[in-house]
Amino acid sequence: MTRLLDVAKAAGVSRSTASNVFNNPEMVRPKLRQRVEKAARELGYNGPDPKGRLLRDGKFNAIAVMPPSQWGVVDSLRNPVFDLFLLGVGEVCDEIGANLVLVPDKAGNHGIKTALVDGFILGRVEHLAEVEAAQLRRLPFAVVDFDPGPNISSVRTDVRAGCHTVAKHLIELGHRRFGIVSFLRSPGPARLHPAGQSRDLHAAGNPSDQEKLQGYTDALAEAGLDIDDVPMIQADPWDLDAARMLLDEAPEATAILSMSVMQGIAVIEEARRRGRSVPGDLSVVGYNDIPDAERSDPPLTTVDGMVAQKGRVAAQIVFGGGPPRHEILQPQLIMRASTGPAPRSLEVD
Amino acid sequence: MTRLLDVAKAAGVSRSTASNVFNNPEMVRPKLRQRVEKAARELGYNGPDPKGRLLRDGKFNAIAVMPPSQWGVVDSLRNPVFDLFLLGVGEVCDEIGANLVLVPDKAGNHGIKTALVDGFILGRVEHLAEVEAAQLRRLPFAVVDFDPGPNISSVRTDVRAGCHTVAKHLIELGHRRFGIVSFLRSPGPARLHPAGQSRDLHAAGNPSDQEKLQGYTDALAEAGLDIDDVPMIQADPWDLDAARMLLDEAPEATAILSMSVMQGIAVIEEARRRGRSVPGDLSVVGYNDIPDAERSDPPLTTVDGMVAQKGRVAAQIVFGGGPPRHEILQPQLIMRASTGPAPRSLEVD
DNA sequence: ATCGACGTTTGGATCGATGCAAATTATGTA
DNA sequence: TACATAATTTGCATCGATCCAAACGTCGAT
Repeated sequence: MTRLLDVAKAAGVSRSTASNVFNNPEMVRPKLRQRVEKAARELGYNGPDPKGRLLRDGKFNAIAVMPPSQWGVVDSLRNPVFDLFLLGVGEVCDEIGANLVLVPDKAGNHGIKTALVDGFILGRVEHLAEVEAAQLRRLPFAVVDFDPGPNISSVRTDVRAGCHTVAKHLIELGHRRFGIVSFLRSPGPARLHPAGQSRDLHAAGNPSDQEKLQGYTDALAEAGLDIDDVPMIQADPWDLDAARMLLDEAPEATAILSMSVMQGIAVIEEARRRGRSVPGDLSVVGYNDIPDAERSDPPLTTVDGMVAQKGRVAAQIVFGGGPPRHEILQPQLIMRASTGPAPRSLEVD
Repeated sequence: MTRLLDVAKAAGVSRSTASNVFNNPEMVRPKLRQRVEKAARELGYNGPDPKGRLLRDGKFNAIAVMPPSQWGVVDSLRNPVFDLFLLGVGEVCDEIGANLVLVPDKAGNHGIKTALVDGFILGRVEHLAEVEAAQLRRLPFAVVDFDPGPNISSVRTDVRAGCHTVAKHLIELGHRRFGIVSFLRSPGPARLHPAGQSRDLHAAGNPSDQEKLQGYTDALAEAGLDIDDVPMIQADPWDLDAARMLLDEAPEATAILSMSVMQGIAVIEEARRRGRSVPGDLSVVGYNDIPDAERSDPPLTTVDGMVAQKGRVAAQIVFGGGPPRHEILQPQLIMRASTGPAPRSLEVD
């Protein structure tokens, strides 16, 4: 393969001049420039190889987004919430003209150790250990939805407050009998938690889901309700059968708290299948505001978890440099048509 | 910044040995290895810098996907069809453990010239000129939805056949009065083409959309219908007002041929707003099979444009090496509930 | 004690380009 | 023509690591 040096030799000039022909053409006299360009053409040389340039100035002009551990590229692209996050990162990339690299990291941090990027965003992290590999790269990075301590930048949403708000919204509408769709820690068959069974935070999936449950717990407690008395199901996010199981277990519930839009919509659909009107007989809420939430029938009341904003801020932190930052975004209640006053006949007070 | 050489010096060994400690640890005697590891620790050296390694062996372990020209990262991620395409590329990336890089190329091919990748996939290309910059990189690449001649790999869908099939499907259901929602070549206000107005292929947006129109034209011709007699609107893909304008213009149509799922759904919704039942009074079809098509009410009859498959094949071509390939994928009619027999009262024959 | 075989370690070559200060050449003026 | 000044061009140093063939050392066997 011909390189800059070959061209320079062929044109009878130095490497530097040849380099200038490609990078600062106005610096080279037209005559000489043409000689170099001719030589390049004849040798089939098409401008400096990015590899060499990279080595020299060390800028990749790219940012890595690492999906949650165990996820591949496909898992990331299929997940609508992660898509939203990527969108936020992408906005910043477009602004500064950087590329966005999806770097899955299935085996032994290989991805993080070798990715050709200027910085990282670590999608949902669950343990400090997962952050260590990133520190070793000594590149700027930010973690999402996790508190890694004061020395590492992070962007989080106050998930607990978000869930507190939406649960309170239902309580204010008069609801007292609830059901909860939460997540499993790891893939598996759905698990039912009947009313009256004491349960700990682990009855929700990842740390972030556990915060959601805590938000629900607090709001209920403020209304004098004990979370242990609320029927709950733990299922995989894509296990849309969970809705059926929960409604079987909690036929008297007037409001269902779910932890995602897809589960929320699944509950709406299951309710309709049973002839129960939403929100007339049953109110349903989700979490996060992906486009589907608006399009469901009725449109789903949910919490805007600021996911895209989270991506934006994370990217700004990484590209911006500076000391570690810790941003906590406040979620917003998005009131739509899937929630309404508790039905009078079932109202308990 | 400390580099391998510094560690080697500090440990009193050669670069090569130090390199082996990190890359082939079993080749170095434990005693020496520990000495090197200790030196590395003390100097705060955390393994070989990917930049250097890259220069040596020239593999980036990444593939670039370039969105259609003028699109940024965000435009790509927002477009559900492009998402599907990325998903296909992502599958191959996951299989071989490569990273996926989104490389928008707004200004002067800068992206294509400098992207740090082993190969490219050029998302929808419209002119040979756009391909030249890629050729200059001398990296494997494939173009999508465009025929670049025999020396360049390409993956296309037989869009025309797909549209021919779906139009024929409607004709077989007895439909004779149509309306068409097509696209504009470049963003702007919607343009109406009343029946009877002669029109050329440019009445659809990009080359691929023009093929769609050709497919419709052919199918209609086989039924003795002239495309010039079919009311048509050209609009931006996201201009959901087009449905309203078309139904105003073609109140007597019993079937609407659209060129995307979103426009198809917009027509369904507009029809419902007018109290016309789908498919009872009006049949509607879309193009491509994104998840929304299945979720609409009624689920949209459309054409599976093999978009994800296209991404897979493109990625395989790029990673696979070998001589140029030219794949043409056959689309499939996806019959759902938005199409039905033409209403008797309006049947013309 | 010497030789050979085997397993480690090393030096040198290679990958490709860019920034900067110094050197050279061109230009203009006295 | 000589000299000062400006415009170009050059050489050197730098970026960081890996591969390969050759050199080296160690050990056991004779």
